[in-house]
Amino acid sequence: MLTDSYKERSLVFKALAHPSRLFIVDKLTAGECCVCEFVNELKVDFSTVSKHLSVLKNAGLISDEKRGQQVFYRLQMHCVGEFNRCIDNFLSRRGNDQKVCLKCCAVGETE
Amino acid sequence: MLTDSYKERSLVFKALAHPSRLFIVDKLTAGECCVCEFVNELKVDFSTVSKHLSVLKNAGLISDEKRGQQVFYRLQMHCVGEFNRCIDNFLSRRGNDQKVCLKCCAVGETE
DNA sequence: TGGTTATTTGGTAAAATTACCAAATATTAG
DNA sequence: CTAATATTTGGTAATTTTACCAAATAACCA
Repeated sequence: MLTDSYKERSLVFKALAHPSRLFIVDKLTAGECCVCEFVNELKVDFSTVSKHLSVLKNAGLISDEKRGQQVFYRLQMHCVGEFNRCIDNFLSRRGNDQKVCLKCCAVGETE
Repeated sequence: MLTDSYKERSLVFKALAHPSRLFIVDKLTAGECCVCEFVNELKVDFSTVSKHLSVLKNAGLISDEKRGQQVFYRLQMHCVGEFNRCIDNFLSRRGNDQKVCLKCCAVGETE
């Protein structure tokens, strides 16, 4: 049955389901960053970045700490990096040799 | 910078960002299932399940095979199981002191 | 004190997602 | 062939997400 734990888990995936937020998470695997760093690199509005960060924070993926005028964000769920590598491997494997690889991995690729 | 690979990766997370689809993926880790099995357990419309399955399939997470009148689905990205366990651990570890409010996670809201 | 910098919050319109219904398709049974 | 079963597709309304702007807040500096 569809328990609440699926809903909770889906919040984590929802939080990660945006290119900008994946970029943020990737960057945080190398260490903490302040908000302005994301703004500079993502080239979107400060408020947009702030809202992306709050989505990640509400899902528990990152935490924040204010130091002076700046707010620094830090990764909390470290296993996401491993899954990201898995996805990238999966996607590139499929990208290089799409049909064949899918057939060697399993049966019945339609479409 | 925000490359296309982030967008591609986000499609995988988007595909997983729904309780019903997480349920489907979980069930498929135990082996292939036909569509009607999901319909029975999720208690939603056949068409709804079918669309959830097509989202997962388009993201490359699952594959399908028609046998007779039935269509059987099978998990393709197996590492998702490991990440799910990581999330569940993370959530339950945090659950003791800091409960996540399921309703508080919309964009733009803070704790 | 007032001004500047860093960030968050509120509002809003456009875009995406969701779930249902009805209809279409495909396979098997009679 | 026609009917029945299993699934997908198209349409649609309700909900959610997104990105921007403007305004609010908070910390620091002159």
